[in-house]
Formats: sequence, C-alpha cells, structure tokens
Amino acid sequence: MTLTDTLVAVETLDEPTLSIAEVVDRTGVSHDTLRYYEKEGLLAPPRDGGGRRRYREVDIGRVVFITRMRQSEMPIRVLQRYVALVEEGPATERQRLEIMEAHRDAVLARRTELDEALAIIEMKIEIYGGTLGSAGSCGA
Amino acid sequence: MTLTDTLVAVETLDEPTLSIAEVVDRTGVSHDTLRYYEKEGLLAPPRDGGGRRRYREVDIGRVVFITRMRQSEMPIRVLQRYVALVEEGPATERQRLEIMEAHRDAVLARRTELDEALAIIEMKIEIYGGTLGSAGSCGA
DNA sequence: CCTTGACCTGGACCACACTCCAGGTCGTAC
DNA sequence: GTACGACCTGGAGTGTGGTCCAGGTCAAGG
Repeated sequence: MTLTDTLVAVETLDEPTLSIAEVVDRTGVSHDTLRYYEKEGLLAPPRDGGGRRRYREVDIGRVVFITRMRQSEMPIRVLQRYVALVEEGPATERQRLEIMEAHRDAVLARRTELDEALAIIEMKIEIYGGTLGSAGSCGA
Repeated sequence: MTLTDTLVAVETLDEPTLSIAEVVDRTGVSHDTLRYYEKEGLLAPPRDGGGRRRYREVDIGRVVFITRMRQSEMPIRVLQRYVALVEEGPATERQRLEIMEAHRDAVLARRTELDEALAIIEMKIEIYGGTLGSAGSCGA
C-alpha cells in the first residue's frame, strides 16, 4: 500500500532523485553497503522503470542517519527495529524515544571507556616522550 | 620488598603468582580470551611444574593494559607489534611512542565521531521527548 | 547491430576477535 | 586407587558487518 503510493508519488510528482552512484559519491557509503542496508530492511528506495534504485531526499537522509548510528555502534538489529517503528507511524514514537535514550546512554558509556583508555595512553606517551628512561613499570 | 622477600622465602624463590582462574576473577577477562592473547603473543606467563600458567604481577598488569587498549579499539595486530617492541628492550621506545601517539589520535578521532552521533541522538530525543509531534523530518 | 557502461541479482567470501568443544593430564581428597 | 575439579591442548565454530563476484538486463552511442 504505502510502497505503491510512494512509487506513484515519485513518478507523478517528479521529485528529483539520485542514482546509486550519486548516493555513493554524496554519502561515502559504498554500493555494496547500500544494497546490504536495503536487504536488511533499513532502506527502501523506489525503483525506476528499469528496476534501478532512485534515491529521494528522504532516502538520502536516512542513509546519513544510518551512517551516524553505525558510527556510534548502534547494531544493525536495533536500527532494524527503529526503522520498522518509523514505518509503523507516529504511534510508535514512545518506543523510538526509548531506543534513542538507551543508545545515548550506551554512547556516553562508550565515551567514558575511551576516556579511561586515553588516560593510560597519555601516561605512556608521557613516559616515552618525557624522560625516555625506565618505562617498563606496568607490564608493557 | 620486605613482604615479597618473606613470601619468596616461604615458597620457592619466586614472587606470588595467580592461577588463571584468579586472573579471570580479578580482571574479568575470560579463560579463553587469556589463552587467545597468549597464542597471539601478547602474554607469556610462566608455567609451574605441571604446565599450568602462573600469572605474576607483571603479567596481570599486562592483561589490564591489553584490556584498556582493546577497549579503545587498538587492533590485536598493533598490540602484537607494541608488545614485541617492549620485549626487544629500551631501544624501541621511540617506536612505542609513535604507536601510542597514533593510537591517541585515533581515539580522539573516534571520540569526535561519537560526539557527532550524540548530537543527532539528542536531537531525536528532543523531538520525541519534547513535542511528541511531527518528528519524521529527516528520513527516520 | 553491437558495444559500452551503469545497474541489477543471489550468494559466496572475508576480517576480526573471540568462544566453544572434545579429549587428555595433574594433584589432592576420600 | 579412584573420583574430582582445575587445568591443559589444538582446532572448529560464531556473530557482526560488510565486501566481492559471476552472470544478466537495459539504454544510449557509433
């Protein structure tokens, strides 16, 4: 239903769309990865008469969104769930909020871990870059 | 030193050591992972008469160090190189410094990425948590 | 008509970092 | 002396997230 409506809208309203190659150029996401995301249900760009993908602005926005979420280590599975909720409509906004809040917490925790490691790294740099002397004090 | 000397005198000529199970308890690193790290050359705890691993303080320190580096996404391969340099002695300190500086830069870049994603995540939370109204504006 | 290039498909393959397993050994406890 | 638990080994298996490939379609240009 929705897909059909969308296809009709694209064909009749002439929204400008991008080919997959243009999306690759614009987002830096590879052809294969775009196909993979589509296979996993994260994207559903409409097709032209020849079966080729035509990415609308909304599709490109979603590619960028997915990229950001992947960058912050949101698993594909969670993204699948989130996108499915988006497709279901506004009634699912509370669940989407929960997903995002949980993800924010995960990202903050991850950042803390990174900062902890950073302290060690900088200690090592201090030792090696500073005295260049006896540095083998904690196992490595 | 005094405490150590006493224990050494009581036992054999060695410092106190931990069994693998104790290291698991103390570091949270699994038995299998400890074995894996050892196979990859990151650890080399001495063995007792029966061939069982005995972790010295220096070994435990290295386990903790490895854990921190892994936590900050240093690949095993880099860790292998770093540890090999440590084994080679103080002459390699400049190279170790380079590895750590490169890793620090990578971690800082990673943190920036996380922060960028965090901005998007918080935007979503704002949208869903705030008005709970028209939120579907950028593809997801 | 034939070539070229962009695009399509399903499915095999890959790197990474573990994680699990079967089968064997060792040392104390009963 | 045998039962037990902790430990050992090599090697196979797992999950995640892509990445690559062979073979096919289609539209436009020479």
